[in-house]
Formats: sequence, C-alpha cells, structure tokens
Amino acid sequence: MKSADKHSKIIRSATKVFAKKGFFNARISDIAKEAKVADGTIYLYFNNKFDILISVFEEEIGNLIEQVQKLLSAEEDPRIMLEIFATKHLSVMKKNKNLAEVIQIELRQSAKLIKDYRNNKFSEYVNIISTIIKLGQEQGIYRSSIKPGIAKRAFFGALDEISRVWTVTNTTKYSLEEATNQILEIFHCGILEPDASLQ
Amino acid sequence: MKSADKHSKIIRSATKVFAKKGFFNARISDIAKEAKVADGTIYLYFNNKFDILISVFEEEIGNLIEQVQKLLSAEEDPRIMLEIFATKHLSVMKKNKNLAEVIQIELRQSAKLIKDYRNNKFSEYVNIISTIIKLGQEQGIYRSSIKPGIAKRAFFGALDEISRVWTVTNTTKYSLEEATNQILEIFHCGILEPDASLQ
Amino acid sequence: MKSADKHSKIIRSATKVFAKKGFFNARISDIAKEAKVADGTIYLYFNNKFDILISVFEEEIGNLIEQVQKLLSAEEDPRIMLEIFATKHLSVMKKNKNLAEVIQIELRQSAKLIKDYRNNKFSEYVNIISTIIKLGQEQGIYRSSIKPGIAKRAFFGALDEISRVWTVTNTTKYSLEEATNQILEIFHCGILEPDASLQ
Amino acid sequence: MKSADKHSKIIRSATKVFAKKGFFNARISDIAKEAKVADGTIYLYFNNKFDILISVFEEEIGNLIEQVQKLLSAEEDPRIMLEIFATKHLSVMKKNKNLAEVIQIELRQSAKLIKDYRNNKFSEYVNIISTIIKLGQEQGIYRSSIKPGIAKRAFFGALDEISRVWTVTNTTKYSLEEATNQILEIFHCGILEPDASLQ
DNA sequence: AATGAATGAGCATTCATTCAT
DNA sequence: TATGAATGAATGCTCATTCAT
Repeated sequence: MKSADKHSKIIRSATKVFAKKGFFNARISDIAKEAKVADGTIYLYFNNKFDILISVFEEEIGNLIEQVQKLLSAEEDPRIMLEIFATKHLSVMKKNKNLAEVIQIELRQSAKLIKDYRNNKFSEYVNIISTIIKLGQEQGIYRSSIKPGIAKRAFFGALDEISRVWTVTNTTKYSLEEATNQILEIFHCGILEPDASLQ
Repeated sequence: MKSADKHSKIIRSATKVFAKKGFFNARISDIAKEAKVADGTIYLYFNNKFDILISVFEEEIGNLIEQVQKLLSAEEDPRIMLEIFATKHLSVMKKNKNLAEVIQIELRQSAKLIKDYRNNKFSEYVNIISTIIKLGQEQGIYRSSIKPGIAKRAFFGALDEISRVWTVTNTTKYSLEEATNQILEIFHCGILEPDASLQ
Repeated sequence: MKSADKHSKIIRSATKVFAKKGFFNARISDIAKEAKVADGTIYLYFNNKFDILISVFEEEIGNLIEQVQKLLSAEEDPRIMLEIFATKHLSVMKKNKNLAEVIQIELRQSAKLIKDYRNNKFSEYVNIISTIIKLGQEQGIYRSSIKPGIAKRAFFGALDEISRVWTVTNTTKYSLEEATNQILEIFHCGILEPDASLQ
Repeated sequence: MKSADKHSKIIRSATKVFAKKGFFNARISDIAKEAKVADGTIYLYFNNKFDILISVFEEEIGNLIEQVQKLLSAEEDPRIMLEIFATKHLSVMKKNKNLAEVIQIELRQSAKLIKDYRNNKFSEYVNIISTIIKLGQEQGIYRSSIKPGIAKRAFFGALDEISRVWTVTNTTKYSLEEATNQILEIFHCGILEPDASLQ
C-alpha cells in the first residue's frame, strides 16, 4: 500500500528543496534525502521531476484556497473580504517562506518548464479576488468602472511583490499589518489626497 | 568599435534565447548561433553563463531607466509622471516580449542563481516610482499616510502582473490604454464608489 | 503439485516476454504480470533473471528433444530421420515463434550473459543430427568423407537461418514443405547439376 | 574538424567492446576508454549507443563486401566463386573474432534493439551467395530446381554456425580448409554416397 | 508461500568550459 | 581575436532484488 503519508511527505520535502535551490538546481536525491526515502521511492509516487513540481503547486495552492474560502464564507462585506484575503495571503507567505518562494519563482516558470501545463489551481486562487470585487460592484460598494479582471491582477500583483521582497531580503522593513493596511488603503481609497486643493 | 558591437550582439541574442527557453534550458551554443559567433567567442566577452544573464539585466534595464528618466525629466506633475511610467513600462513589455519574459521570470530567480548578486539596476528602476510618490507627497498631492516604499511595490507589482499575463497567454484581453487607465484609476482614486451611501 | 505448476507457468510467461522484448529489455515485472504472480514470487522459484533464462532453455529445448527423439525412435532410415528432424524443427519454430526467437537470439548470447553456462541441452539437441549422420555412414548411405561434426553444424545452421528469417520478417516467402525439401535436396544431393556436361 | 580517423577509431573500439561484453553490457565509457577519448567525444561522432552499433555493422560489413567483391570480380566459375566466398568469410571470422561475435550475436538482436533498422548491408552481403547460385544456374552448372533464396540462407547459415562455434569454444577442432572443403562438398555434392546400392 | 513497497546501484547523455590552432 | 573539437563532471530515472507483512 503506497501510503498517502509518504506522498505528502515527499511534497513537503520537495517544496523545501525547490524553495532553497530552485527547481533546476534541486536534485531528486536532495528531495529523497529530505524526505528520508530512497531516490527510487520518489518514482513510486510521481512520474518525474516536473510532476513533483506540479503536485507541489496543486497541493499547496489547493490548501491555500481551502483555507481562504473557509475564512471568506462567513463574511459578506467585500471590503472585509478583501482584507481577509490580503491578510491571509501575506501571513501565509510570511510564515511559509518555502511555499512563498515556490509560488513566486518556480510557478512563474512552470509554463515554460512544462508543456501544456495550465495552472488551474493558481487561476482559481487569483479569481477569488475578482469574485469579491464583482460582489462589491453588485452591492454598489465598488465603482462599476473598475474591471474586475484587471483589478484582480493589480491586487494580487501588489501582494505578490510585497511578499516577494520578504523572501528575497529576509528583512521585514514593514510589518504584516502595516503592509496589509497600506495595500487596502491604496486599493480602497487611492493615493490621492482627497481634501488638498491642488494648484 | 568592433568589440563593443559583438558584446551587445551577444547580449541581444542572449535576451532572445533566455526569453524563449528560460535560463536553464538556454544553451551557450544557442546564444552563439543566434549571435553568429563560435561558442568559444562568448567566453572572450563574458566569464560564464551567469555573467551573460547579469549583463542582460544590467544592459536592458539600464536602457529602460534611461528612457524613462528622459521622459520624466520634462514633467513635474507626479500624477502625469506615474502615468508616463506605467505607459512606458507596459508598452515596452508589450513590444519587447523577450525582455518582458526575462524580467518577469529569470530576474526573479537571479538571487537564487547567482550568489551575491544584488540587482541594483532593477532596484534603481523600481525606485523611480517611490521618488515620484515622494514628490507627490511633498507637493501635497499624495496622502502623507502612504508609505512610498510599500506603494512603489504595490504599483510595480500591479504593472508586472498585468504584463506577465500578456507574455504567458499571448492574448490581449485588455488594451494597453485600458490597462494603464485602470491601474492609474485604482492607485489614484481607489476602487470605492465615492458617492454611494453604504448601508 | 501447486508449486511445479507455478514454476512452469513462469517459464512459459518468461519465454513469451523474452521473445517479445529480448532478455535485456524484458522486465521481471513483465514476466510476473504475464504469469499473474507478484514480482517477489518469481524469486521463490528462481535465483535471478539469468536463472529464468537458463531454465527457459533447459525446459523448452528439453521438450523439443523429447518430441524429436520420440518421432525418430520408430525410424531406421537416416534419410527419413533427417527429414523428420528438419520438418519437426522448422514446424516448431514456425508455430512457436516465441521459442524460435529465444533460441535464435537469446540463446546465442547466453554464453556471454552467464559465466560458466554450458548449454548442454542445446548441444544434445544438435548432436541428434550427427548421430543420424553417423548412422547413415555406418549403413553406407552417407559418404564416409563427411565429418559428422561439421555436417551437423552445417545442417543445423541451414535450418536455423531459414527459420530465423521467418521470425524476423514475419513473411513466409517459402512454405514449410518447400523449405524442408530444398534443405534435404541440398544436403542429400548437393546443388550440382549431375548430368550437365560442363564446358 | 571532426576527424575521420577518430570516427573509425571509435568504431574499432566499439567492435572490440561489443564483442567482449555484448551490446547491453557494454558501457559507453568502456568504448571511450578503449578509443582513448572522453565519453562526450563519442557523441560528436554518433547520435547514441544504438547508432554506434549500426555504424559498426555498416562499416565492418561494408568492408567485408568490398573485399569479397574484389576477389570475386576476377572469377567466372560459380563453384570457385562459392569457394572464395566460403574461404574469405570463414577466414575473416576466424581472424577477427570481435567482428565475428558482433555479427553472430549482436546483429541478430538488432531488429529488436533498433526500431525500423533494416540491415541492408547484411542483406547485400548474403545476397552475394544467391547471385553466385543464379549465375551457376544460368551456366547450367547448378540444378534449376534449387531456389537461390533458400540455398543462400542454407549456405550462409552453415558457414555462420561453423564460425559461431569457433568464437564460442575458442577451440579449433577443424581447420579452416577442412571446414571450407566439407561445406563445399556438402553443398556441391550432397552427403549421399553416390555409388552405394542401397537396400 | 505470496505479496508488492522500498531500495539504491548503475548508466546514457548533456553541455558549460577550455585550449590548441 | 576567433574558432569549434574535445573534455568529463554531473544527474534523472530504471529495475533487479529484498524483506516486512
């Protein structure tokens, strides 16, 4: 019986190794050693190195989607939902640096690495944002002139770039709350000084 | 001068090849063939494969900075400057897909690829945004509560994610102008409906 | 007995798999699947992969020897005995392509594959030919100038090459009878035109 | 300039190594070491391991054909031509044991090893025999009832089996001349005692 | 006896880099 | 300067064999 245990143990080890070395510099033997199994055992659970990477995406992002959806299900106000999304995303990326690196770096190459791999889980995740924005538009809270398809990318891109710097520099110039608040302030209110009478 | 010619010819060829295949799948012989020189000739101009990648970054982003700075030098209104930056960035990324891919994908890995490589040119480029925001704050146009260091990442991240989708999907669901306008509307005015009396 | 059953079931499966893929490309798991047993079960009956191959030889050629000897036992005329041998050999090789391939191809490598393996059963089989020839010489039917040791190889080599082409090409340009008759005509009468007055 | 020298040096080394270990047990590094080149150098001259084997066949059998054709070109009597063929074949196989083994063993597997490889050179070589037989039939020397297509296989098979035993046993029970004479006697005159009045 | 998950040694092939010309 | 043939270290993956159950 191939155990589900071992499967996810390998996934977790692979996430760690991919994060540390990057997909191309990661060796199957590194992952095997990290997971404390033999090299060959990896191939009882995965077809090849690419398959491991895809599985990492699917499983880790799948978990993330599940968690976020659960948090959002209790909420109705899109402003708070957006806050929840931002807080959850940034906190997970801050806590799980390995996952953060894999998403920020390896996921980006995945299309080039793996022919015909359409990253559906990832799309699903980002689409949570546009769903929230559409909801806000229906409720009259968000401007109807905003295109959810563009805004979702802008919002995700902003979060992604913030968290990317955390993984790269290892320094935390700004706290999690500060970053979340700033992003929400920008997206909700813009950066223009509302009262200022400009020249 | 002959030498400088060949140097930049190799850089251009490398940009093309890295964009098409990614750094790891790019072969020195691919670059050499593209540049119409012998494999060994590459090593008269660069120390190794990593060195070529770094040079691609430095040269291509250096050009970009130069162009953007030139456009901005005639302008004083930070709102228009931000528009110029967004328009220039997106139009270059749309026109020069090779450069776009290299910046979006390979640049991200560079820290992992190359020990001790701090991407100064790239920081310099993104810092143009925070400089504009600070200028706006000094002029009382932008809120003082906005942290330029966070806002620059949010703004760049938004642009980057928009242009990333262009390179990945090869489809242009939204036009350049539309994307630029939406990004500016979001960053300047936010996404909240200002007049709506919310429950 | 259960055990013997499974033993020969594995032998038969191995013959099939070796014929189809060749010894080196045959996988233990292929043989196990064909025999409908677990991989590990194979090792309860055989020491290793080579041992399976040797057993295939011994068992299959053993059967062949038994059958041929039985057919020959009723006969006394060496000319008819040679005909029986040729007919039997070619018909078995034609019917049982798996066995044919294993004998023609894998058996040839066996000496190189398996140190110290002397293929006694095979020698025994080919020696049937020389025994018939000696008998013919004793009876004055065959020339005494013919060396049985050489003639047996010539006769077997001729049959082997004929049947080899059947397995390789899958076409039957010549029928079984035609081939048998020609071989016997050549060996018995030679290819010279007896009456022709040559220049 | 990739030298033709190195190409044939690798061919010769490969012949040696394939003969000694067999195709599957031969390592690329064995061939490289034998040829005194680096492993990678092999791949400047050949596409893969199979390609080396095919090249060995083509080159070595090509040489053989050339030599045999040259010897035969001066001759018109098919009986002598057949003798020349037999003598040449057996003497080459006796002298060049490596080539002999490769032809007798590896060539046999080639169809199974290499998809779509039709061994044209080998066919060409064996067809020399049928050409001689047809010539003899036209001259009225050989029986018209003999099918050259079958006789060529019988003749080649006989020679092949004789020489195979030389390579396997390393003993020379029969001399080259004796073997040649016996084969020719069998094929020309058959093995029947012509004068004997049989019961 | 039977199973099949786990093992880990083993190898073809690639490709960045060198260096004789 | 320029070439490109030669190098050889490095690694994903396979599969015969083992052994706990």
